[in-house]
Amino acid sequence: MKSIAVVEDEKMVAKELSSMLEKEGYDVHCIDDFSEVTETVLELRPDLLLLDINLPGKSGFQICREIKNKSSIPVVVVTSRDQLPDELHALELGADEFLTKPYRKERLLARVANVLRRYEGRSNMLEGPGFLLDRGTYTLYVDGSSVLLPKNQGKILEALMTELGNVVTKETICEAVWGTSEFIDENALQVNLTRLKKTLAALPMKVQIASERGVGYKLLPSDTSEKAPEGEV
Amino acid sequence: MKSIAVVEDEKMVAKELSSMLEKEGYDVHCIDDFSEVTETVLELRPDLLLLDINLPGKSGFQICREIKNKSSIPVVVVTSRDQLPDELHALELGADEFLTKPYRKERLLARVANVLRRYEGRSNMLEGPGFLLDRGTYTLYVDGSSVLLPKNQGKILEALMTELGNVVTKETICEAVWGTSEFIDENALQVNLTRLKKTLAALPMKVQIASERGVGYKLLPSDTSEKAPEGEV
DNA sequence: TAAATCCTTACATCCAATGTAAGTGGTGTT
DNA sequence: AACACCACTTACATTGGATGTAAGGATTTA
Repeated sequence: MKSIAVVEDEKMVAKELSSMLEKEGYDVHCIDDFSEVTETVLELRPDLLLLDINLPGKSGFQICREIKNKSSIPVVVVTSRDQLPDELHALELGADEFLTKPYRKERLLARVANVLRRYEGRSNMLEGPGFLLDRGTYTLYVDGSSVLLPKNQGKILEALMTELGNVVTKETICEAVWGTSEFIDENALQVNLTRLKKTLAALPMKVQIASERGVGYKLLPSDTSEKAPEGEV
Repeated sequence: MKSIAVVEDEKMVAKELSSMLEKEGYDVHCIDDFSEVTETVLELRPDLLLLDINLPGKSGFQICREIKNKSSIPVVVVTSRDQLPDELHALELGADEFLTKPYRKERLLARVANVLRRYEGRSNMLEGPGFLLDRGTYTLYVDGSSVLLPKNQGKILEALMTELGNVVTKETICEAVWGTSEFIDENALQVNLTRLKKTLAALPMKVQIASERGVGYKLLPSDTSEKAPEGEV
């Protein structure tokens, strides 16, 4: 069953949407704490996000941008203002669909189903900044071309991507690669990491592996040096 | 440069669309023979098809269906009738976007760019009935999961898919696999074909490999028995 | 500077993918 | 029916990429 998260401040509308979608067989979750929408959505990991742009507090655009940056969850934007600039802006930010209220029930459902169909099978794709990783085969898609990663390198990259930007301990990575953390020569991990680095360096990737001495590794945007908070990009 | 095929019977509108898209940097090709739209489009292989639903002769719906069955070209449907049933029908047939005239220039361009962006990177994906094949790594996507084919099996499947339903000679396949048709033990091909058959049989695939005695092989829908109406041979 | 940690390189091993070979089974022709 | 031809299967040897191992160099930290 596909799950849908709904972010809508008018409670009446939210309720209506919710029952409409549930009647269609979706698992609906309405979010009504608008202060941490992004976090909640990332935690829920719904198959789709239905997002009202006009919210109290943080703008829906901002939320859309954050979701799109941090996940591959499809976003359908709805709004009461039928204004072209809003639509263009939303699409630019990566929204997958844009609908204006009042929407016909059938149109909404058709568009939602359409978006979901497009994302079908992409469920085991991990999304990183500018690339996709197929968790089944460790095929890496960058810049319109595809490369097959060796299994170990794939598993390491997968482990790092689940904590994008944060440090992953060596123990965690070992477990992800060899299935257990009973003592495995950390050198083996080291060598595989070096190999992964070399592989990534040969591709037009916008990320880079950084090591945290004594702890583990993390994935970072490649142009940003670790120490220098000088605002370049 | 992305190419777009335009199918629109009102010449004025077609011209306007064409210049608008060209100004945006697309390579536009207007199709004005409406009797063989599908064939023309499949030959042109544009990056996107802009399709008017209201055509003289064959219905745009029919064309949309055919294109979607025989290729993975994204289709944007436009119409002058703003009728919900049309929209639902088009989306059901696999249309990627639906717009009603009169459309704002910016909206059309934004939607077109959005669709093109979605298909980015899918350029080296071969599409078959119910599955996708990545020509770069020979990753096969079926039914929401992915499998990595051995290179030779991948190359053979690729060769067969380019002539979906038609026979491909053994020589052609050999060339596709080993790069040359200087004499290579046909047995090698045979063995690899057997292996591919076994691989496909283990997956929920809707196609099957059939052999044509003395000639070569072809890809067929798996439920169809080989025996054609007696009239031929 | 010394110790800890991280990185690089080279080499040995292993395993999946492939090629080879020999034999079986089916099909069409005379 | 007998034969030739082609398609298929199976088993085994070979190969090459991926991995693990080991040793030594580089870097960071105290």
